[in-house]
Amino acid sequence: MSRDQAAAFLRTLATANPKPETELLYRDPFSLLVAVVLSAQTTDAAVNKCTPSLFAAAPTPAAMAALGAEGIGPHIRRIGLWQGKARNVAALASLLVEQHGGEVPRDRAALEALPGVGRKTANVVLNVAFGENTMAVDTHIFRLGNRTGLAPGKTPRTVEDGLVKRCPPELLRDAHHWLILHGRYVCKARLPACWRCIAATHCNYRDKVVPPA
DNA sequence: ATCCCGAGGG
DNA sequence: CCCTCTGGAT
Repeated sequence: MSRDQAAAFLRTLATANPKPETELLYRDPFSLLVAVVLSAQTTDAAVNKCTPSLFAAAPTPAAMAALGAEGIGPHIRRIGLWQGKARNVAALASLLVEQHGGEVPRDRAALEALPGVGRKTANVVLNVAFGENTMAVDTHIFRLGNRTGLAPGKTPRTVEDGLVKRCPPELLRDAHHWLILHGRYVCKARLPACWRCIAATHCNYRDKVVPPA
């Protein structure tokens, strides 16, 4: 699709009214980072049940490091991969204390060097917590970018670059947030709900899907 | 049964 | 590129 179409697509999404989810629930960089690390292969609902007690016990990197994997584990037993995540969060908090003055670094390389943090997680933190021009490409956004024609690409990185390039800068934050919700609830993997998609008029995939009888 | 809002490792 | 780690939703 054309650059203008892409911008219209993203503008339509960004100006809609999203309900708050993980990325907007956690405002400070540290809790956001931890929440996103915990989110892999689980639902937001599950993560959001664990985090209140976890952050009450350890609000800062120093406290989290002191808590340790054994202390973190009991707080997050209900989410997938919790054992590995407990270790990662503990190690990550220690690294923040030892190498970054107890702060979350505003730097891609430093973020990706943390255990449990890959490019997607780093991009969420950079975009949401620090306002950087990045787009986090998870499986939803990857699918959406290709399916709709918004940002085609063979690899997540290609899709990411396409999105950043095509999205009007002032919309990057809202578009990023909305893309995640849109990919999850509307432009779904199995049954894309084009008939209730707010951006269908801008989408290549429109009408390729038959609504349920 | 099967699929996932990932990352790390072989 | 493939696999594994896990729990929850469908």
